[in-house]
Amino acid sequence: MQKDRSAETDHVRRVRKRVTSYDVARRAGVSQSAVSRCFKPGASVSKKMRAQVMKAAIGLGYQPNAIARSLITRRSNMVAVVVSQKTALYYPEILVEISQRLSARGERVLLFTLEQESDIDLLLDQVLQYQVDGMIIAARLSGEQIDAIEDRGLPFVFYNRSFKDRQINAVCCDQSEGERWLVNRLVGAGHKHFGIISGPEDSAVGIERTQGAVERLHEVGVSDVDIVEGDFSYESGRDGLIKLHRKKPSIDAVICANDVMAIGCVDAARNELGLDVPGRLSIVGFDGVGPSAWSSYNLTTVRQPVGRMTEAAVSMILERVENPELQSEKRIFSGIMIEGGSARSA
Amino acid sequence: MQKDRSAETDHVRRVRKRVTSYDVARRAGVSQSAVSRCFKPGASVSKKMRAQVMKAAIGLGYQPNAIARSLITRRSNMVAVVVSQKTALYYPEILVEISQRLSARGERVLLFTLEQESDIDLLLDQVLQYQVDGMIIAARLSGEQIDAIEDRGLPFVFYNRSFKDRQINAVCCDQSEGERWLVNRLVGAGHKHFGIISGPEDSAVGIERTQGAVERLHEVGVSDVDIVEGDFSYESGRDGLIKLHRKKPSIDAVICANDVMAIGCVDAARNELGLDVPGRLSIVGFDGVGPSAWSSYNLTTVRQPVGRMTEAAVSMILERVENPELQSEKRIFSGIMIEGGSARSA
DNA sequence: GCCTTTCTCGCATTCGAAGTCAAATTAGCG
DNA sequence: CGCTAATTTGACTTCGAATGCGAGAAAGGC
Repeated sequence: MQKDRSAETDHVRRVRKRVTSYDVARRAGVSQSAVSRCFKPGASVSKKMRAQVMKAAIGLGYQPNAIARSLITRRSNMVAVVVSQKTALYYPEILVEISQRLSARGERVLLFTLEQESDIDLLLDQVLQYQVDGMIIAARLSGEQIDAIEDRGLPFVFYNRSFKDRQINAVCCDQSEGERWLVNRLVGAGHKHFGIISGPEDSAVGIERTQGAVERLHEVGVSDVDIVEGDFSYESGRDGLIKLHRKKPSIDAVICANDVMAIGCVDAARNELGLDVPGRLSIVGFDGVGPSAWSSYNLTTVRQPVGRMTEAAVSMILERVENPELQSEKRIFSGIMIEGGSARSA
Repeated sequence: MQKDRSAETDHVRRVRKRVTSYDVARRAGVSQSAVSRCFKPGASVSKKMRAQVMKAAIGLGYQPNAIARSLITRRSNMVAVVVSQKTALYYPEILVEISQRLSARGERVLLFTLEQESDIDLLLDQVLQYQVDGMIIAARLSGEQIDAIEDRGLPFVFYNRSFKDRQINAVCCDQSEGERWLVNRLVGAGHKHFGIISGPEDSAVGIERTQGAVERLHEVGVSDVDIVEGDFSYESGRDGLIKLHRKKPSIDAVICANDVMAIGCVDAARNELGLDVPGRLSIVGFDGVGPSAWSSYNLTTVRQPVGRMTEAAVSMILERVENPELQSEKRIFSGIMIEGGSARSA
């Protein structure tokens, strides 16, 4: 029958009833409960029964229905991952990493992407409907929205956003610290005239980075600092540098709130303004994305330890799925300074 | 009660029973069926009833349980998206696009990532267990594996891989055509000594691209063609050019099977071999990824129409979820020639 | 006002697996 | 071999929403 591939059986195949544990039970001459037990690791089944059932199951091509299982066990084995469009674009690998780590622990990623901030409420309703076991959130949420999730008793972890005024689960990279390292590096090389291309004003990460840099510059007594706002895109890095340079041509060090803008900045310096990097202008970024290491850029930057961060997010969420009483926790990772060659040496 | 946020109610909140349609029914003084109908668009309910039920539902914070619904309707509203690690890295935006387009039509992405080819069978079992409505596959599958999916009667669409010898749903970009355009462009500029950096030998897309280029070169009478194998990574583009140049220094045009390798190639030419691009060496890529447009590279390439392709994949899969009898179909899109500046002009 | 037709609504069942509990089987041991 | 203890097994119920069907209510027609 498996070999017959005529149009007719083709059709029959399509509309054919799914095979359930009852079908397997009937074929094996046992009860449905027995079949269920055979698929549960560590259940009390004799090996004779197991063999019998497995034979029938394989014969019928039976796979347990995860939906039905979820209904009764109240565990869907799905974790919602919520990403805003931008986040997704700059850290593609994060999604894949999270998915792989979760699936290694028997959970799947149900993906929720956010086009506009305003869609969040609808999206949260959706997340709740799907009865996910937990959420990993890499998007901006308001206080009330967080309240709404907490009220549902759904475990969640924020990825790269933390809230100083809230006890909340989060894994982050220490943006401020990394930015201070970069400033030290630039100041150590003798730079005195700084430009900063910040992230968009609604980005928590962007704000932390820029604030970290500004604070440190202030501490070491640098007061010549100009800031223009970017949106994390290549174009905004390029335009940002042009604006800065027009405003104050003496600038010789630019701190960008992420790598992609830093790359735009390097390109603008070299290809539009004719400024040598790092000879005439030092440029630093943040993130350590793939292209930052390409030899045309070779950015001086701080890399986020993505592997450790995703692992932390995954374990935090799963620990809380198992035990919702766990205290909330923030795990903050230090970045990794990448020397690169886009900043002048001392 | 909502205002009380002490540790005690916190605990109570966590273990509290979920609110079901029965709870809503009881509060509204109606039957469970009525509640269910109120949440089904187009069902026969009086407006008085609807108002009553909605009030109760909102009061309790009720959201229908999608898992229970799926069980009875036999429709999970989830589409599995299967990506191999590499695919995911080079087309991050694809995943986000697919997710957004699917969610606009009421479906969610359940993500399956593939670390190794060997994991596919386990992964397919998982996909089947979750009772997804369909699959979008951007990974290599063997003939038997495809058979296995077909046997389940699960609709599926391949993204950017097609099988000449099989009637199968697929959306692709016409790799061969694009590659021929690029060759025409290079030959038109007078190039005679070609190098090709291919994709890995197990990549269908890579093979089509390289074959397309080779065929066209042959047609126009170019016989001086050297091929080295790459793996789509920046490093392999860089190393590929170095190998090619060592083997035959007269090469003046390099065709890379994707943009990232082309970028590696440009960097190697300029920063390691000291060859001007496009003055001494023309380099072309394929894909039209973001960095290909960065001014340091400004690649001459063929862009895949990602938006139209993802839209096509999404509609194809959903049409087949609604109507599994539909004929299988291949939708092949032409790429978009991007002139760029990494290839010499005529 | 009475009878027919059309809406609404509730009862009861269904989806498919898991878990409870008691019956049945097997093993253990003198 | 007989009796108790341990292990297997099956009948039945559960999870939460959807739906076919029939009863009751409202609307329509004369």
